[in-house]
Amino acid sequence: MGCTHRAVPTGGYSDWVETVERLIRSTQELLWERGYVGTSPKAIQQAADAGQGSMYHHFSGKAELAKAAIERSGAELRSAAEEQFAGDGSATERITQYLRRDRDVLKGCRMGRLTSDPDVMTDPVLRAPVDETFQWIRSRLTEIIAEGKQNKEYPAGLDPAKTAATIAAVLQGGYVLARAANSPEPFDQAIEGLIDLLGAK
Amino acid sequence: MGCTHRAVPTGGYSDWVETVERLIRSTQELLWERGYVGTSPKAIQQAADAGQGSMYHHFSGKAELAKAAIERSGAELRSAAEEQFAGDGSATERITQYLRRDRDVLKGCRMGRLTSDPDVMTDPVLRAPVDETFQWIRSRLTEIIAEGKQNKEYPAGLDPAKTAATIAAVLQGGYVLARAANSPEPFDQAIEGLIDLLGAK
DNA sequence: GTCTATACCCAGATAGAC
DNA sequence: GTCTATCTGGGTATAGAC
Repeated sequence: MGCTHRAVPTGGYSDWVETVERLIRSTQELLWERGYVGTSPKAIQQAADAGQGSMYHHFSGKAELAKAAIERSGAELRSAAEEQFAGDGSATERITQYLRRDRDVLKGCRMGRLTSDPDVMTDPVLRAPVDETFQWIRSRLTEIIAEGKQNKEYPAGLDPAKTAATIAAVLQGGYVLARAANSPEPFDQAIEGLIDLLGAK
Repeated sequence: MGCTHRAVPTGGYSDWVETVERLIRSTQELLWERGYVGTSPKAIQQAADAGQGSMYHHFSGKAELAKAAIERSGAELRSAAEEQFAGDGSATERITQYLRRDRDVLKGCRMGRLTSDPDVMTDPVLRAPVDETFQWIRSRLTEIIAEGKQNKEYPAGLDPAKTAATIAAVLQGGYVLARAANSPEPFDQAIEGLIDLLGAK
């Protein structure tokens, strides 16, 4: 991978996009929908419109491909979150924007769903990018809450790290509730309930 | 199933426990660890120490067995939660006890993990007990919070349904964060952060 | 009720031709 | 780089004997 050095455009797995790129994107998508155990090399090949030999030429197998896909998804998630985190509003505003960001709730979280995949959690190489992504989100939220405390947005007694974990958990748990209910409603309720708790001070 | 009518004891899949019972319990355990797609009939048979023919005699197949196992797990979860919910403390005390209950955090939630199983979410029969379990938990929490409001434990502005969703979400999301980190710490942080937010009023 | 045999297809990968 | 052939094993179930 990375053998060729052309720039890669976004949007669609158009024919001319390199095979490696299509393989990674397809794997990302399938991991999201079906998880690691539920995703077969054959399914990846079909989604990527690549042959058996092609896939095994670029990747040693399913695990290596999954590693690339999970790392890619982690980078994308961080970058999407940073869009809200790096805004210029108050801490409360930025956190609220992050929480209320438009999301495909019923699809769930690409990273979060991997935590219920035994083969991913068992393999340190596959778990690492999942771990790092959530560590990053929590530490980023911790920083923002600490800022908010300095600006007197939050009470002095508020623990930034704990609160950050709570916020991250509400998002992940919100997805779970929404999928169970097959409706985004519980997700929205959980988010708004949290925003109220954070704002009520 | 239920063909015989002897009482069934708890604890261990002892030899004399009926085959059906061992099959259901083994399936519960495997669904928890590996999910639906990751669990094969053969694995169930081995865990239950039952033969191929035996399993297919009692159940039409994997799906029917999973249905029984998920329903059983749902009943157990509700019953475990009701132990805290039905206590005689204040609303805050009962919710705190529920949140701080001893849990095998790194195993995650048996119900919650099923929401990332595409074959479970797709099949209405399998999703129903998952849905009902979370609906029940949320509505039970809603009731308790409403009680708490009447007793002036919570501010009049607090929305019981939203807050209940937030609480349920923190638990589910806490599991996700803990498994990603391979440590119970983020779970504990998320829980304590929530308790602070609920108590700070 | 439980056993063994059988069946068919898929998972995951390797080998060597082109 | 990509293709097709091939391989071993497992998933999921049915059939019929005991």
